[in-house]
Amino acid sequence: MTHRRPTMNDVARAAGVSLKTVSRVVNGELTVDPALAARVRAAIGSLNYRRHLGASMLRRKDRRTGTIGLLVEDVGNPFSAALHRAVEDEARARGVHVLAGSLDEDPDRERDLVRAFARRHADGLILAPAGPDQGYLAADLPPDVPVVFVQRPATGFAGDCVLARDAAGAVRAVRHLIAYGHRRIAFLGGRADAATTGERRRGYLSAVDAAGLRPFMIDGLRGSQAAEAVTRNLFRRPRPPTALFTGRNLITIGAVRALRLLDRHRDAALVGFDDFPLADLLEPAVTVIAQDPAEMGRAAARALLERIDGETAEPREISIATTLIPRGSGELRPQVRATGS
Amino acid sequence: MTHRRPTMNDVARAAGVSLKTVSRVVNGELTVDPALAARVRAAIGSLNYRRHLGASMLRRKDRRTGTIGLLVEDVGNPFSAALHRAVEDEARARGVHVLAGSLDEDPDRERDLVRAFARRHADGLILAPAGPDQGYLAADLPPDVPVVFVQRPATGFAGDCVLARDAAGAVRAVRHLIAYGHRRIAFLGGRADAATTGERRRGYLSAVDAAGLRPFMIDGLRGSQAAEAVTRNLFRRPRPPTALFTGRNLITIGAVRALRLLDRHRDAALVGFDDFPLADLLEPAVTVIAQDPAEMGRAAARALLERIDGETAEPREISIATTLIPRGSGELRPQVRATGS
DNA sequence: GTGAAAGCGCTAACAG
DNA sequence: CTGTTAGCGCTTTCAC
Repeated sequence: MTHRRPTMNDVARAAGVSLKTVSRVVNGELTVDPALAARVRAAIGSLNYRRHLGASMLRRKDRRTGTIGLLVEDVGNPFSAALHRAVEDEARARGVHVLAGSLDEDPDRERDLVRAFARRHADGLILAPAGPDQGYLAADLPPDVPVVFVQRPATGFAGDCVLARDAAGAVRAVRHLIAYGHRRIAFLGGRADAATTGERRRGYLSAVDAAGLRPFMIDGLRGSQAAEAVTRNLFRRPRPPTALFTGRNLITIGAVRALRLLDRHRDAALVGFDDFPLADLLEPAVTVIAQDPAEMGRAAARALLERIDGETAEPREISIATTLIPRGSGELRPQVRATGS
Repeated sequence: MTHRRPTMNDVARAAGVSLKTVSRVVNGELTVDPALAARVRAAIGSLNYRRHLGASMLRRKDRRTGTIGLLVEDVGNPFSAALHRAVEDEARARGVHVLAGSLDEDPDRERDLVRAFARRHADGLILAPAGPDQGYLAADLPPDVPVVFVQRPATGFAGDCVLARDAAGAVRAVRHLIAYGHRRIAFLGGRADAATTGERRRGYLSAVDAAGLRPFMIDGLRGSQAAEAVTRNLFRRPRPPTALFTGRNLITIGAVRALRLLDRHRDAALVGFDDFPLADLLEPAVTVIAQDPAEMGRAAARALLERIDGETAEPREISIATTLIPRGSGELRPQVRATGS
């Protein structure tokens, strides 16, 4: 005998009341005689009854599943993980649970996961876009499922959007290096098609330009190893930069490794975009433009939950400030006088 | 007009076939005339029909939701995040999705989340126990929902269990330090009630004992800051240890901070349990006993998915090896001759 | 091959 | 306050 899960009917029979009365008790309606309610509760307890959410949702007008989907680059990386955690906390305060998935910068995977979460009736989605276009959302998602974008803006679909002030942060970084006397500042950026790289690059360019310096950019870097290799080559050139501005934390770490290996970590300056754990314990400690992933997660979750609750205002763009954290590597002065041209 | 989601009935009407034929097509049954099937598929496309999973699951014999729950200490910490990622990959290969939640070492939260995931019909759970007893699972979880435990063993409930060889790793660490000449080796451990701390402490004790040394333990440390404070006090004592064995990565990091501050990082030896990002870039680089969270996640996911597929063998205990990674901090020799008593 | 009817576990609408 | 009836969207059973 397959121990069948008890149903409301079983409870009703056990308590000697009608099905509907059980339903009322389970749903916390107050229009039930306390004595009956008590009997029902006793029956629920002894049968170990649990309401079947799926069946309940099927009939209910208000079809919420109490679940939101979170699609980030990689649930395993520190930035995404911190964001995830903030989303979870914000959601939990409202009794909402989080389905999370990693995109790995793969547009196909983005679309697959969106579909999968839609099928599972997520009430809404928080998405860090991997692909260049989110137009597919209109077709793949029921019209009443809101999406909030984080980290990168979306194309082709309207939704609230939570972004770091990337360009402003990059400007800040470059100005900081200039203030410390640097004139040959190289930018090492991530994938060219990532919107964040674009913004950071734009910030770099405008700051370098404004100071009358010559830009020097390498982008399309995919990981820590690529960044390490590129940095090593960079310092083999006749007139290497005196300072590096790195566009992502993995790139920063690659650059740190390379500078170590070249024994240039005590003279080549470095400012990295994104903070990372233990940046303060390296020697020199790494100066960064810190984003605030937790704040981004909170803002995104709040925006999404409001939308789910029926907020219908125009999509907003929420921008989260970045902070320059001077720790040492960004305050090294150039060893060799830069000649500027 | 509320754009009602199209149902199978709508599709059937549009295609001029019966509801059941649509169901057959949607479920990939082969006993449908190709011409009809094509018409049905066309209708599905033009109406943008998606099957309602909840309704489908309700009637189906095989009530799978294709979702598993993952309950870890904190989705935001590197260990849990790496484990999460491995679970996700393993699950995704089977079309299964992952609901994740953080427990924060809180037993109540553990139970709440288990209930919540059970209500959402997770097909199974991977749980890193926070509380001392998992007996509640028998009542809170339907009998056919398997649980696989990771990181810590469970009490009061039978399930596969994926553990690191904690005690063996601790023995290894202590022997390593002894081999480098240390005789005053302190152990800094985490919460006393955590099973992992117990195992690591046990390993420490047995290795210290075997070498005829005097154990010196501080445990119950909750975080990086506590570890930092304790370490600082430790080195203010008349005869401080010459080596530290730290029982968790947060504790290791706290100890590193303290040693830095005291300027003892170049002479006091340190081996930490758990690897952590950038451990190799610190000065000195930190020697660790590395667990393999990804392998643990994979093993747990595989075990769970097998159980979900009906595997009914006795619960297994899967133990995952740890590795000593010598990087420098664990190979420092004692500065002051230890007198041993 | 195909379809009509029944019903999964629950809630909505309406009577009593 | 309580119960009855219908039906959510789908799969099952069993006729055709």
